[in-house]
Amino acid sequence: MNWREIEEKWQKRWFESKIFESNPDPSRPKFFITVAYPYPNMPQHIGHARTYSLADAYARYKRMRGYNVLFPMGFHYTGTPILAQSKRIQANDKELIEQFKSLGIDEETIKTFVSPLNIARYFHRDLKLGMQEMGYSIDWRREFTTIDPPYSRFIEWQFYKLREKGYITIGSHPVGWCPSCKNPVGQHDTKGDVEPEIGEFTAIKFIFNDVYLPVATLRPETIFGVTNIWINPKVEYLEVLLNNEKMIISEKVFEKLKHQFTNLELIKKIKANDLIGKYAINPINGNKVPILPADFVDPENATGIVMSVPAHAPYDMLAILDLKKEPRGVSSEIISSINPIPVIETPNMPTIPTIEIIEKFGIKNQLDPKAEEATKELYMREFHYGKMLPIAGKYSGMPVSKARDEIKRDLIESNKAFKLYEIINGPVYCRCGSKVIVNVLSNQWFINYGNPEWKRITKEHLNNMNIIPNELKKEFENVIDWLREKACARRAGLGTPLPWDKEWIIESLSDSTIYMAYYTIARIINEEKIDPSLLTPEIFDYIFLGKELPSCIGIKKEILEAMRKEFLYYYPLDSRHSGRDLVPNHLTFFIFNHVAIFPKELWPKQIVVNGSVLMEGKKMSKSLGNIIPLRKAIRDYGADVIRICVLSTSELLQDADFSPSLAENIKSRLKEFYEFALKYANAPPLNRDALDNLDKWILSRTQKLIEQVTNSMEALRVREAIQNILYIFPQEINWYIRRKNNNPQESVMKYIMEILIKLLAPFAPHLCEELWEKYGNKNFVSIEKWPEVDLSLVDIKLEVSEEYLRNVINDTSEIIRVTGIKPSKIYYCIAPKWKWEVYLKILQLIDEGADPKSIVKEIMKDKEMRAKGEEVVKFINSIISSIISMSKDYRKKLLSIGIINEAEILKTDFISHYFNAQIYVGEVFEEVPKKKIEQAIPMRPAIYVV
RNA sequence: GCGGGGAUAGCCAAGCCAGGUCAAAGGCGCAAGGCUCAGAACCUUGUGGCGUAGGCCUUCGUGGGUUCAAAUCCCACUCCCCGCACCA
Repeated sequence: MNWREIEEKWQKRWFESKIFESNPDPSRPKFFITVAYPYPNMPQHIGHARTYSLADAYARYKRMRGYNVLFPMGFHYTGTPILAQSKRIQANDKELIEQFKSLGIDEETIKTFVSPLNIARYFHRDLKLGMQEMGYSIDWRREFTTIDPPYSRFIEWQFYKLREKGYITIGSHPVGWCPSCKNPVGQHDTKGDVEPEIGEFTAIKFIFNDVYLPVATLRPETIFGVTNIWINPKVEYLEVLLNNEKMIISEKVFEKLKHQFTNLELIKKIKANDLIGKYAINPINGNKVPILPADFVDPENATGIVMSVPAHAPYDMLAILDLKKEPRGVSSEIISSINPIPVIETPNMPTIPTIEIIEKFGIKNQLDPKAEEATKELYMREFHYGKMLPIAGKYSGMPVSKARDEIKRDLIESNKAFKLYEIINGPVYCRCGSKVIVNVLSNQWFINYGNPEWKRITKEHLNNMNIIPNELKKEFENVIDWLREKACARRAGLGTPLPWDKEWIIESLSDSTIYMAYYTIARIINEEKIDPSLLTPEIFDYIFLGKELPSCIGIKKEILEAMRKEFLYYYPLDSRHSGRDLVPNHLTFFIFNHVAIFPKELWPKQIVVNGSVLMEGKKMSKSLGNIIPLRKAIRDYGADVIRICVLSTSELLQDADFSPSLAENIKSRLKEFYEFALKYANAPPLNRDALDNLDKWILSRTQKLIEQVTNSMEALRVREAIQNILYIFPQEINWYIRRKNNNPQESVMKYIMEILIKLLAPFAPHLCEELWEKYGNKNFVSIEKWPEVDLSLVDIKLEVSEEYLRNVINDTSEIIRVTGIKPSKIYYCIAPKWKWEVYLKILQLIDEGADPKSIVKEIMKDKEMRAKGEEVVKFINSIISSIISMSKDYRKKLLSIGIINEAEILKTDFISHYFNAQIYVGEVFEEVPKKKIEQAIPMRPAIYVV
């Protein structure tokens, strides 16, 4: 078979027949399903295929269930990474160029990437082709990008709505910033793709004559333990005016602090030596502490001045020890006067923990890199388990974690300290080479997800939504709880300018929250080529909110009415799909924004979240170089194979593991399925009047399969569905064929295979279309009716009988195996009728909830049983525990079936062929020991082999 | 820290919410047999331990508990993964 040919053939036919194009049809129920649209800055890889394949399989399933399914797709051009990439290409960045080359992009194309739009367009095309080659049942007429002018009009409308509701706020906000590019820096803008982490320092204003020494710290609670102040003797300091107060900071932080404080001016330079040996006053307790030199003080960090708490900070203790060895001009009086002041008590740690930890880590001096580790460990332990000592005054006894926040707040409120930001995982470098700093942006626009009323209705709606898998509902709830203001616009990148402040571009997580509504009108906008300038907020108010239309609009009324109709037909959204990484942001914003803007009856109904795809157990990443571009994988293995790989290897939330060997396995399994199915393509149709018990049995099992797979699909347990279709049920078919002496009834097989083809069609659509055609059907299996259980073909008694036969065979095999006998004769002594009666009676009693202890008594009420005496009691005792430990359902099933004619089932040539032995079935045989015969119980004959 | 997810046989991975047909689906790997000139594929069987009669013993991260019955429910603990924002 030629996979490529089959795939292309059906993709072409689907396209030509337009079966995946969906238009409003009030006579049919609709199902509207969307997946988070992709960001076109990289080729699509197997990871992307999981979410899309899942959504597509679901869309295909729903279509077969009779829904008018709309599955559209767009492309998210908004954002900065593409811009960053184009800058790197402009700068002739070898690494990125090599990366693109390794992904199979030719040099000429890469040259065009100096323009960000060319990058977006190139990968847009790649993504789209990949989706088409995967056979996704997308209605492409509704395609758009997020920088298309009509879409921008739509986003403007959204933002006007949010502002009207009071959900837009303005304020200041710290961001990682490149001082030479004059731009915010995200992970993709940095060398080595490091995300700059911003930490909030407290700068405590120690008093030094008529100026302040702002000591920057992450641990303001240790202020009570300050013994001295450290400055770096090798660097220049400045006296500055900060918010109209005189302060001393290091020269190197002056420029960057300007990004955080608008009111910062230079007064004069100061030499470190002019400070060393002098005293400053601790603002919290008035203690006089000396200013001393230390090399570990980083002049580029925070203010370039730190306080010394030798009892709790290893660096401080080390610096003091160093100073004792080498006083550097500081008088021995001062040095010897410094004694650590403990402020925190931590279980299992000495009063002055720094001494111990320095020994434990074997740290030599303040420049020893191990000091960093020691600091981290001590900070962690004290933060988690430490309590403040009485020296901390009103904070005495408080856990460190709490005291830190309170002290910080109090210091700031009493103007003894101020906040300042610093990159804490630094140094981080911008791709241009400059060191990333913190900039506090003023006039930053936010969407205020912290609004309590908004939170409340969002949460309320979440509870009405179907979240698959359900475990995530709680996570959504938490996310809604913690979300605060979200900066919603930035200075650079592709996207829609904020309509009332065009300097700002609406960022990508904010312009992607309600666009599912846009799909419903995108077809008309695309087909009618509507002039975007005519798409005013009033027009959208009409389409989406049903408000009255202004008189002069420039668009034909019928067109607008059609849009309104189409929106109302498809909305609300039935299912939203994405990877789990979008739970704490996009998916939650999606609920928030819908709730804010649309009327209640149009709020989304369901969210489906899936895990990611690993490559041979490892995360796919550029640095590992283990990314397989999707289109390459399709060429290597075929679309259906990839679809099944990503959908069948793990349940929804787990990460799926892809590997070439897995793909090969799936490929051969599908090939087998195809070849097996072909055998019955030309068989006659099922004749229900010509069925033997085995035919009826497999047909009954087939009904069970339909039920199971349908249930799995409804709950999106696609792995389970595929396992049943491709692995578990075929074992039943094998058994059937074997039982029929390799001579299955072909019409039965055809019936079964047609069902399997339909069940598999959402997952392997190309293969199934091909088979469906080979089976003589003229229509597409993609729009065939999903199989339904035919109750008239269900026969539980036959299923139990067959199971019984298998159990007997298994038991016999085990006996043969254990004893090592190669039997020529096998005796099956089935239970006599009275045992069956007792058995069913016990089943019934237990089912009715009778006390097991009362069973014997109850049975013995029967005269005939009493007559048998001891034998009955022995029998009851031998079976009672197994009956008690049956599941309720199984008990009920057995009860409903009643006595099974065991002899009839066992009298089959199949067993004698199976064991190549003579088979005897009856209640009693002379050749069988009496003790053995007595072992017979219903559904379990005594087996004797010789 | 806060929040979420997880730990199952050689490996991957179901089962857990609704306790009982659970020595635990399915796949991979491994072994034996069938088919074949041979191989691949396919089919059958086995794959915790013991066992000359369908059984018994031990197992689902660790330790307790509830129950006639626990992989499944409750409590405590250990370890692993992920998110915490301006980044798509």
